[in-house]
Amino acid sequence: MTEKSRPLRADAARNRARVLQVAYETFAEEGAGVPIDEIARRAGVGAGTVYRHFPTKESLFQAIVADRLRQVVERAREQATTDPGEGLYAFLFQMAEQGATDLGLTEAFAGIGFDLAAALPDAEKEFTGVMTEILAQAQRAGTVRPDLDVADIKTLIVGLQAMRRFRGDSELMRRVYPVIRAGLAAPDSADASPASGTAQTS
Amino acid sequence: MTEKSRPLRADAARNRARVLQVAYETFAEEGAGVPIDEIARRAGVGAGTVYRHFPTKESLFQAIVADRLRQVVERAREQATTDPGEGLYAFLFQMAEQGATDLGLTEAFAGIGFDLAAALPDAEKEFTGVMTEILAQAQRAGTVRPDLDVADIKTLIVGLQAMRRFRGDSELMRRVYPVIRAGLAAPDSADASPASGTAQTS
DNA sequence: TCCTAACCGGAACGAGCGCCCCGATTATAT
DNA sequence: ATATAATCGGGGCGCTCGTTCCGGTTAGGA
Repeated sequence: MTEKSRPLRADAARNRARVLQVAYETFAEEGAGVPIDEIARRAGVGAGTVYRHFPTKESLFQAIVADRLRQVVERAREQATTDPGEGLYAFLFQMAEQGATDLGLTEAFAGIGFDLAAALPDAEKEFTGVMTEILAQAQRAGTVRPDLDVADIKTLIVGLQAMRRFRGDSELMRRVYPVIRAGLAAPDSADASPASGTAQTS
Repeated sequence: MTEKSRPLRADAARNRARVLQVAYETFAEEGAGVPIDEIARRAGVGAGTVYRHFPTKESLFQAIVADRLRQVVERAREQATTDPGEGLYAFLFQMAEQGATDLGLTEAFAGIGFDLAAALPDAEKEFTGVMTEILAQAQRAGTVRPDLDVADIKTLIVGLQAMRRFRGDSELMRRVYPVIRAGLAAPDSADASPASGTAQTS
């Protein structure tokens, strides 16, 4: 897909990178609804230049979301290897915090004016794959109740991002996160401190 | 507030009622972003007629939200008297379900392009009051952990509505609701888990 | 029935925004 | 340095939407 059939002129390459960088920040701050002119202005170029590199506003937004998703997936992988039992929680709450600063990603995720699975099927599939892994991992470690699937986790992410955006103060979320955490923990087990030595075979 | 300083002409009164009714349904279906022309068309009147009764689109939306809030408050009161311990849960999940069919209320609640406290201070205050009551009642009954306040509950409502809207199938929420419920009930677990927990952000 | 003030509808205005066009500019090979 | 083709920028087109305006219509009292 991203093939360089012909080298880009130096100034063109510079402008393209600049537009991407600025769009990155602007979509995060303002959401997908921000005018292209605003992005062009911030990047110090004309609107025409933006449209030369990205045929539509939608395609620019997609490029940004795809990149963000790649970062998110990578982070999820790291989180999973660090601590299998905690990986899901760490990732979940980090996604929520990211929702506070990245409106574009939040919208893409919640499906507000953007169909993630339709627009970026590969990225979406990869994301789902990683989520499946770290969820299964946590369930194997016994830190998450077994009757939940990936769709439930995605739903929770959407909810958490909405909450985080609603409540500007990160400090206050410290009371909400434990609630979610407690709810996700195994229902019957009084749990407390999981020794993680109980390796159940599925 | 709703004073009749002068009797409205019969056709005018009929049109006003019709516009309100249609706006009610349309805002619920399409959200606050729906064009006034669409509401006028559905009501079978001209756009001018809508503007004669409501000076701005915003004022029409406010009128609708105020009415919905009144219903919500009333329902909360009923729920509280039926079963003190269950009242909060019943109300919470009912609000979530309502979010599936009433986009306008969801947006107003989440503060998307609408400042509830600023636009309808009285209604907002009354809502907060009721929420405070049924939360305290549930906490007294021992069904909800005591370290939560109204702001936390409001945050959860916003999150639940976002989740419910994300997940079109009501059936599937049957797995998410118990998670929230379990989290709210858990005595407490602000523990210091083995590792990580919540990552720090700026 | 007739008169008049209230009311109606939809054309029209202005602002915002996605996207395109084209004369001016500039990178780069020769 | 010069030619040439790629690139630039911003004005403009077309559309949507909130709001206003006004000539035609109608309710309802005399």
